[in-house]
Amino acid sequence: MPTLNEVAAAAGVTPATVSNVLRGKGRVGEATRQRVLEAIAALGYRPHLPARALAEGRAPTIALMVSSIANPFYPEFALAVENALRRRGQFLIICNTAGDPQTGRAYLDQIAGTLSEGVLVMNANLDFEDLRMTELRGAPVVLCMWERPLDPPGLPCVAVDFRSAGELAAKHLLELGHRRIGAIVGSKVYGIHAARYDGFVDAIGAAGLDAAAAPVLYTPDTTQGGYAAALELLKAHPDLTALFTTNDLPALGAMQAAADLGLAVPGDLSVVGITDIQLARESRPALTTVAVPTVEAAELAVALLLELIEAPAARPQAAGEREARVCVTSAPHLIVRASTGQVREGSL
Amino acid sequence: MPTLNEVAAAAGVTPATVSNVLRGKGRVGEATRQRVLEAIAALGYRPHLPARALAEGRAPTIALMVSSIANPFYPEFALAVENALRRRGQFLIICNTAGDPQTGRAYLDQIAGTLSEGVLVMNANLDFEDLRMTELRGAPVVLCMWERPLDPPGLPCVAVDFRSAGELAAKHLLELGHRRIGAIVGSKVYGIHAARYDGFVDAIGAAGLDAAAAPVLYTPDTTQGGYAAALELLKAHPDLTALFTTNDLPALGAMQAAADLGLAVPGDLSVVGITDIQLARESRPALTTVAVPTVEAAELAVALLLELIEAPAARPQAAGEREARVCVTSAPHLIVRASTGQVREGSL
DNA sequence: CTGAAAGCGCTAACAG
DNA sequence: CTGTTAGCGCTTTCAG
Repeated sequence: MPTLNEVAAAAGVTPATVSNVLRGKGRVGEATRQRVLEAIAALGYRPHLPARALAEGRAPTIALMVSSIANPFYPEFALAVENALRRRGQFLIICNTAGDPQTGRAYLDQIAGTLSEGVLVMNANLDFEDLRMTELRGAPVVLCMWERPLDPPGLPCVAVDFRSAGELAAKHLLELGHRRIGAIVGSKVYGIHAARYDGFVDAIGAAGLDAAAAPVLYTPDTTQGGYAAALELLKAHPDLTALFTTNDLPALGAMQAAADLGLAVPGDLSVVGITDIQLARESRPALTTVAVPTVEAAELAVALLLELIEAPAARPQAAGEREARVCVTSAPHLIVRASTGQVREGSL
Repeated sequence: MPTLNEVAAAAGVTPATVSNVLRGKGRVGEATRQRVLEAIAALGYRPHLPARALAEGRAPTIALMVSSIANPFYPEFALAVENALRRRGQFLIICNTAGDPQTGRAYLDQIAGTLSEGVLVMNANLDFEDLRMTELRGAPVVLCMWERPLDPPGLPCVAVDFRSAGELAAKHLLELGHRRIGAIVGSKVYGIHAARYDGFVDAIGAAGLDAAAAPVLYTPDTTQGGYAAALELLKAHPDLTALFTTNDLPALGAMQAAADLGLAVPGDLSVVGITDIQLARESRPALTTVAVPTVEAAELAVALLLELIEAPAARPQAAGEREARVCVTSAPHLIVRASTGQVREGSL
């Protein structure tokens, strides 16, 4: 691989000049410029990114921390992130933490601030202290989908109003006449989906129903989790006419459970999810869900991160400044498909 | 961020010594060793990867080229790749080509041989010439799932015997008594799934059926593609009792089409796929499919790539050496789930 | 067993 | 407008 020096030699100029034409900085005469360009083309020169990174003191990659890229939601997000990054000349490194904070820390220690200029965090179950630490070490961190815009995490983040997503889903069921609604929350009791469930509780409370009486189950955020939870819920409460779910994967699982119990969806049971992943469109019946602006969130996250990278001055100096930036995406919106319907006659 | 020099100063040694203890090379006295280790811990030193890359002349990342990481098969593969890489101290960069050779080339030009030491290619629709070019520039390339072990591509690859996968799927249907079987091939006529279809043709030919008479449709390798193809096939040939599909996504789509046509799976129609992606387990009915050793393929691909990286001598010198390495994974195997069943009575 | 010195490929001041 | 001079942080001979 030819180096910049060789190009310079070939063009009869100094490395500095080549560097200048290469990136449009400094003033270079049109004649030399052409000569250099020709030499570059002739030798097939390509800049050596690590060398550039070293000289510039900034790395050409961003790390995306996820628990597992195989989780069906992440790739859609990662795709959007990568596209946004590429437009800005950065590359994307995928870091699977397997939900293990130790693994996450190991990653951060290795690449944050060296190979990667910044870190995007997507539900990777990382230790917040580790993230603050990496910030202090000079690598900005952005949380990609913070659940509660009103309750900032003390770390820069892109927030989605998931509470309103929960509300929208619940209201939709209420409007269809459902009164006995079960809830499946795709995380631990105090987990990340709490805001979605809060929205649900608000909405059914506002409708005059006893939110506390609505059966709820916490379960892992997976198809299987939703399946098991739905089975349990429907056996314990055969009179339920609808299931509210804090995520699409569990919703899909719930639909399978319904099928296995011989319940027709939406004839006997309505099911609603949140997120609108691809699978939601493709399932049969197609899933009614509250769409979350994934691409927008990805773009905001990238923009925010790069902004923080450019403005090192604005980074937290010490433990003092807890006024981290919060970007909020546009609002989630309901997408009615085939998994929800009017409550069946006499089901109250 | 503290540098190696600072650590050296703190420990009262030279950078070279720190470098040596850092990576267990060279001989370092136990006393100094401890002193250095302490300094490292005290300062929170972490090696600067790009600097190391520059000095060593080798980059710490591998690029994975895919058409879109959002394709449900790729993340499963990418996860396995990333795990294998991490064990060997490399990081994974995701490159989405959107199926566009131009984009692919742009990626290769930018990172192959500079930021990334090697390239893994997964159906990214890249120009083989571009790949040979990157090889010549010093960045080994490995094709991740070559379809025809007997027909090597002239580039190092991990091959999977997809022909036998097609055979297994077909034989399974035949054993269940199916005789009127439609085929849905998830790619263009001369596309990557040809081997799978060849296996199918062989098997039904061997069973004494007229393979040429079996209805076949080519379609994009997506759920929608399979859905549309199945609809068309079933309308044109209402007497079909089974559908062979070259991939799971189209198979899933075919099941949806069956549902929409009021056909019970497997009662009225059996459907079989190839790959065994996660969704295959989770669909209702669960998809019978031929499992492909994804994780094994990922590990072999990584091992092969790193081997090629370590052995620069063995790289193709010019256009001469077309004896590129081919690794074959263990054989695909049938996984019977719920989407296939005995042919229905009197259906011949 | 440890130190000194050179250089990886590139950028960034500053001089001319 | 272009050349000179220093590094960026690390590894790696080669001496001592």
